[in-house]
Amino acid sequence: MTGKEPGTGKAATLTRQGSIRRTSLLDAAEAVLVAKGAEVSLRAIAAEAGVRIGHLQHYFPSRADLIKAVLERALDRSLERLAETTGLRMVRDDPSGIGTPIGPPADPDEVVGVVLAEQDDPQLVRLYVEVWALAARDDEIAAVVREFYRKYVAHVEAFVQQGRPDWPGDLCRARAETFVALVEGAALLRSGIAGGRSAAMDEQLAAFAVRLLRE
Amino acid sequence: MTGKEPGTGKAATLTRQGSIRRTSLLDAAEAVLVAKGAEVSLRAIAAEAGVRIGHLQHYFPSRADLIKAVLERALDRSLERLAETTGLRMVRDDPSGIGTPIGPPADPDEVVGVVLAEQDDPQLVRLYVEVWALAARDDEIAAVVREFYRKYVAHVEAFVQQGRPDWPGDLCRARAETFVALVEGAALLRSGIAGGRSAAMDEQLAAFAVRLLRE
DNA sequence: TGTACATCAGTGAACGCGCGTTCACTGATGTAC
DNA sequence: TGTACATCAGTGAACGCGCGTTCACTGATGTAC
Repeated sequence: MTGKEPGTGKAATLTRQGSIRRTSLLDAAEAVLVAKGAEVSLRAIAAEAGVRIGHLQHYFPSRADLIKAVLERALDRSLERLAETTGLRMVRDDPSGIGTPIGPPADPDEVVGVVLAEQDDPQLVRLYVEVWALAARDDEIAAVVREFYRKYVAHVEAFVQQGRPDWPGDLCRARAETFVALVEGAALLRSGIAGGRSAAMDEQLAAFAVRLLRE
Repeated sequence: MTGKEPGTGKAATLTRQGSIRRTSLLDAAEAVLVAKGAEVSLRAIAAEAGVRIGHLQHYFPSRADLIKAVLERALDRSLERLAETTGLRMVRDDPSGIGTPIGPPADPDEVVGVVLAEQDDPQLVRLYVEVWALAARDDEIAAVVREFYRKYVAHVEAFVQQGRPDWPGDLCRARAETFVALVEGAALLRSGIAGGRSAAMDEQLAAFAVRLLRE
């Protein structure tokens, strides 16, 4: 045994420096993955990070461990941004992902605006598209992705319920699911991968997204 | 030169048998691509088709030619199914993709129902997810995919305009774009890749999709 | 109808290459006493 | 405070493997005369 726990997919205990290094390796991996797609090689990631390829294995025993860690971190980040926008606190490690109010309720228009504005980053959309394709191919990544969308939907559902306390829970959930579908499809259509952007489309998109949340 | 036109990415002239064989190779390639994802090897495709790997090159000089041919055929098929549903004829090779009426106007409810029913085929959704990821990575495939969505949106736009002759063209187009975004996002969310299916979600989804087309 | 020939259909072996992984190793850091 | 030692950080070479592509080849089919 050389500092690795077999079968866990986890690297050894990390020192403070090691923890920083691990983060910088994830940064490099994410940058290359976004730039070149999920077929990216460990050699390309190592080059981007400025380390030898063998060194990557010190932190991520296998290629799959590295890719999975990159995606988990990126998806967690997305959930945190969502929580900032809705004003519902996303309790870390809360398995429900629902969130509890921490301030005045956010305006649906504002939430929709922020969500669509995030899609202006082509690299983020690119990452999502890679995530979907990887999930379709790899069961372990599929589990991570389904968990992400479960929390995403649960969070939006709580936001809808907050604004419409009279609505039954089933309706709130169905609206949340439809909202997420619209937003993810919009990411694809507006990204240039499957279409272009137009002011008229953005207007309709925003109008219907808001309707989903409160009408 | 051994029967190939250099630089065109096209195989040689085909006999009747050759044409049938080419189609069966595309069938095999599509099946394997859907089952294993876009990282599939030529060897796997050749095995599925029951031919030697070198033989694939007779019809498709390079791997990229084969993948592109598979996707073009699959996307064309989707457009044809859409045209059958809307009742607007998709004139083959019509660059606009808009279509002209060939019968009584279809009911938006029915169109939405058929489009969502198509998503019950997990393999078709799988193919779309692969298409998006490939488009994000490969410029040539990206051009094919953008062309597909351009025609798709133009066709839906014509359908909306047919039902709402009073609406300005810009609105019809924006509604069509938003409709396609909702439908593609729904494919993802309902497929199991990013979420599950529920009757309540399908109800909201269908209701809002119909609203996009006529309200 | 028969024959000669060009082209198509399909084989099979070999190629060079980049890949993820393994492993023995050295130097740096932290910690126990 | 100093020393010994365990563990972490990072190197560098080598591995076997599967990949897409190339190429010379044989047999089958179509066509011109």
